[in-house]
Amino acid sequence: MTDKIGTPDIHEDLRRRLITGGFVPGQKLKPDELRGAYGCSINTVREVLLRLSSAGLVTFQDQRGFRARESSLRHQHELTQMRVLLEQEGVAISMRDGGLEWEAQLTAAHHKLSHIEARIAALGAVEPVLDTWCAAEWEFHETLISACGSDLMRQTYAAIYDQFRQQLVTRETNFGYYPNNVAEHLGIVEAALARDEALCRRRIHEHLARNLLPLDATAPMRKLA
Amino acid sequence: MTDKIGTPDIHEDLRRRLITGGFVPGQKLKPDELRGAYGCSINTVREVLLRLSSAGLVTFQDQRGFRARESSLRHQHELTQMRVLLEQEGVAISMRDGGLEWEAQLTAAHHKLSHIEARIAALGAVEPVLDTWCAAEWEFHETLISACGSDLMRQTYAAIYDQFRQQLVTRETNFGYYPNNVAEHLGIVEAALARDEALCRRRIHEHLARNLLPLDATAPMRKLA
DNA sequence: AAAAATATAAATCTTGAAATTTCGACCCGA
DNA sequence: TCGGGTCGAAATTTCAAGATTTATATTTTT
Repeated sequence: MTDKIGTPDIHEDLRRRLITGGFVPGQKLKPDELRGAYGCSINTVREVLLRLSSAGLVTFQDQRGFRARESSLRHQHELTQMRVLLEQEGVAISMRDGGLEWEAQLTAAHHKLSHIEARIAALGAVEPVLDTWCAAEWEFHETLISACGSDLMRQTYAAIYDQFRQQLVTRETNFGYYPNNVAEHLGIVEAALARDEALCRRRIHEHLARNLLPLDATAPMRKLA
Repeated sequence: MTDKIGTPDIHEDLRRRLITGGFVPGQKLKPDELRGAYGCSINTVREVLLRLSSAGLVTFQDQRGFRARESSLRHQHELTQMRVLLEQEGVAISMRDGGLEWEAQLTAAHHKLSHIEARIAALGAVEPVLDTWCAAEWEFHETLISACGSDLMRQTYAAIYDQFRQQLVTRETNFGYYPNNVAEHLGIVEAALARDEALCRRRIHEHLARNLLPLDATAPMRKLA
C-alpha cells in the first residue's frame, strides 16, 4: 500500500501511543503540540496524522483538526464483526492452501503465546508482560490467516486489529486478557490442524464474540478486572 | 472515517480521473504538474494524493513520489475475492435485518439499472451512457448491502469497489459491461427478496467471479469487446 | 563497447510564515 | 437569566522557497 513517511519515527511512535492508550479517546491531537516532542514541523505531524486517520486510528474533520478515535458500542461491534469475518475466511483458505510450513509457524506462534499466558496465570496479572503478550497475541492471529494468499486481506485484517486493540487497551478491562484465552487458542489451533473448517470457524467466533457483548446478549460475558 | 479536504474539488476530481482511467497505470503523478490544473500549491496536491494512496487508488513510496496504481493479476484476484466476501456477508445480513424499505430501495435500484442496461443492449455499446451505467451499477450493489447495519463494512466495500472499478475501466474490455449482467442482477434481486441466502450468495459469487478468470479457470470467460 | 563514476537536472520533502477559519469569552438587549 | 452578536485568541490550512534525495545524461575507466 504505502511506505513509511519521511520521518518514520513519528509515524510509528504515534501509532504506538494510539493503540496502547496513550491518548484518551476523543482527545484533540494538535500538530503544534505534538511537534515539540519530535522536533519537526507542523506539516510533518499533519501528514502523519492524515495517514493514521485513514488507518482508522484518528478521526479528521475539515478545518476542525484531528482527534483520537472515540469508540461507540456500535463501532466496537462493527469492528468485531469484521474481524470475525476476515479471520474466519482467512483461516479457512489457509487451512486449504497452507502446508507444513504454515502448520509449523502456527504451532510455534501458539507455543509462544501459551507460554506467556501461563506466566500471566502464575503472576495473576497481565501488566508485567503486557507488551510481550500483545505482540504474541497479534502474531498468533496473524499467523492463523497468513497462508490465505492475499496481502489485501491481511492488510485489511491488520488495520481492523489495530483499531480493535486500541479500544481494548483503552478500557479498564485488564487489557483484553481473560483466562479462557488459553483454552480457546488451543481449540482454534487444533481445529485448524485437523482441517475442520466448520469447527474452526465456530471457535473463532466464540473466541472473538465476547466483544460483541453489548449488542449480542447471548455471547459470554467478558471478564472485567 | 474522514471528511473532505479543504479543497474538495481536487480530491473528488482526482479520484474520478483515477477510477475512470484518466491515468495510465503506473504513471507518475507529480504534484508540480497537477498543481497547475487546479491553481493550488504543491502541498495541497500532496495531501490529496496522500489520502488517495490510503484508499488504494494511488501508490506511494518515500522519497519516490506517487503513481497511479498498477494492477497485477494477483491484485485483481484479491480485490475480487474481498468484494465477494463483503457483498455476500453484507447481503446476508441485509436479508435478515432489512425490511420493506430496503426491499423497495433494492427494487428501485434494480429497476433503474435494468432500464439502462436495456438501452445499452439496444444501442449495442456502453460508451454513450457509461457514466450513468457506472453510477447505477454502484448504486445497485451498494443498496444490496445497505441494510447490513455496519458503516465499517459499507465503507470497506466502497473502497474495494473503487479499486475494482479502476481496474475494469482501465482495460479495453468494454468497461466491464457484459450482457449476462441483466440476467444475473435480476437473479440476485430475486434471491434476496425470497430470503434465500445460499442461493443469493452463490449468484453473487457467479456474478463477480468472472473477474477471477486469470486464477480460476472454472469461471466463465468475460466478454471482451 | 560495457561498466562505473561523476556531474547536472529534476523531483521530493521539510520548513516557517501568511491567510483563513473556528472556538470561547464578553457584552448587550430582552 | 437567557439568547444573540461581536471581538480576540487559537488552531487549521495554504503557500512558496530552501534543503535533501533521486533520476538522467555525460564522461571516464576497464
